[in-house]
Amino acid sequence: MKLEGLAVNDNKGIQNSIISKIKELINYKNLEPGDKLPSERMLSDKFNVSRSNVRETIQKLEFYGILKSIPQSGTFIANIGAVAINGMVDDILRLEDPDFKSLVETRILLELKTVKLASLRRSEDDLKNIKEALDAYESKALSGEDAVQEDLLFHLAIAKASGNSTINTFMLTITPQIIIDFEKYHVCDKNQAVIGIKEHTEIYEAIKEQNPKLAKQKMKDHFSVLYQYCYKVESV
Amino acid sequence: MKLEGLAVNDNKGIQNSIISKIKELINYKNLEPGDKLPSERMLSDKFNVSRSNVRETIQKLEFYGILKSIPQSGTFIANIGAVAINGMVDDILRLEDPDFKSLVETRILLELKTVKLASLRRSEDDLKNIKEALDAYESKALSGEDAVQEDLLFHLAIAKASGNSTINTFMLTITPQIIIDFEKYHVCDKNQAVIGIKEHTEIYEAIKEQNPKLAKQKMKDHFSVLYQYCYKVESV
DNA sequence: TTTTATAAATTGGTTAACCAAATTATGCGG
DNA sequence: CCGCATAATTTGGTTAACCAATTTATAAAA
Repeated sequence: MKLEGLAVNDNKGIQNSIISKIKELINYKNLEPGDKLPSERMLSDKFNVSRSNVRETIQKLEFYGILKSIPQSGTFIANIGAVAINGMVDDILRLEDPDFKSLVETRILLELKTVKLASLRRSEDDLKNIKEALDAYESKALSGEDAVQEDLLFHLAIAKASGNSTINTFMLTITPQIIIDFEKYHVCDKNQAVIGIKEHTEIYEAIKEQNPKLAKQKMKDHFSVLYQYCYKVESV
Repeated sequence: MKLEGLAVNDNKGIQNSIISKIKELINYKNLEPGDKLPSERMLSDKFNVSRSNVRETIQKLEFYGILKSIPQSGTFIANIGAVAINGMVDDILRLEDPDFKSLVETRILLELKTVKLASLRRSEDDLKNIKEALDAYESKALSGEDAVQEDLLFHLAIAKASGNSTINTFMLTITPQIIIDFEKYHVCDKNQAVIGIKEHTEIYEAIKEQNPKLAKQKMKDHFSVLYQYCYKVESV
């Protein structure tokens, strides 16, 4: 069997349920930041769910910085205040899956920044990596093949050169979904490859010459088509 | 025991090691997008690690959209091309923990966008939520107490009103670490509370009147101190 | 009473056995 | 050789028992 579409694990409901119960527990027991949560066994028993589910949920809350597990010691509430805990947990519970428009909007925002930062901070190694990604994209695009991957890798190389690890992580996070959506909505089907090469090259040159203003403008031009497409697709 | 500092799980090394081996396996066996990975048992056996570790690693790669687990069927490589897989996996392996400067830089970037979007898209409910957060912050700050949590919740309320779920998620992701760093570096210790109330109120008013340009400017003013502080702390 | 050494209990992490669903292999009938 | 029902196998997920480190309780010694 080959995987065609994308399936989503439906354990989100269980996790959210457990998150709610943990929140109730914290409020009911008046647990303060830094306090220890009941053990995983007690929680799974009290909530009537498997300990695996409890562990997964705790790991999720760890990702958002709400909890912190210490081996052989316990799970602790982060030192960020009860008010913030409640507010953030509510936000986490209400989080919805990102739509295409929100993804593209965010990508454009991030990349107009990374290209500026890369122009200012890029090392020689960074420049070499970007050039390699550019060449790979060019040869693939000229051959007439689909070059979405090489396209995105060029942009990721710029993100890496920005020297901002947070933005770099975020770019990595949204890239796969963007690739999938691109192919789903056939964003890059046209013969925009040749245009793309020119635009990519201009961006690269601006970064090379450490001209952040020009680099941002070239990136903006590069995104102009995508921008329109994004708001067109929205209604789909 | 109360948790004071922050400890980091050192299972990152094991995970990265497994990620590398999975990457090698994909390349060695010439697995294509959509193909099925060997079962968790075979991987844990071949890599000589526990199946739990394999599962955790697979979940991490699932988060980045590289893999996809289907119950009772197998783990599949996402449909995003072998080139992109290799490039992204390399990036994931090289990812470093976010530093304070990178966090603040990203936060400012995101919030200058959310405040603009919130001005354009906020519903009446959104406005009410922001107002509530503002009032909570005001009363806490006026009492002379530490109001970092209420401060951040105000900003999160704006992020929610932006209508961009991706940025909203990102804001939630970086907020806890920002709170911790703020208290660590004593960013908000001064009597900036009164100034903060004024600035927050101005931002709120601009959003209420749906004036994105003004809102962005007010947010920029609000961040001017933080901006300087960020680049000062960098050298610490 | 305080201190310290020792044992019991608790903890998150790990391992292995088990489960139900999905896949694959098998073999019968045509 | 093909079609199809059935059995055997494989799969990710779940459960429970186990482990080593930590914490707490206990009591002996000062």
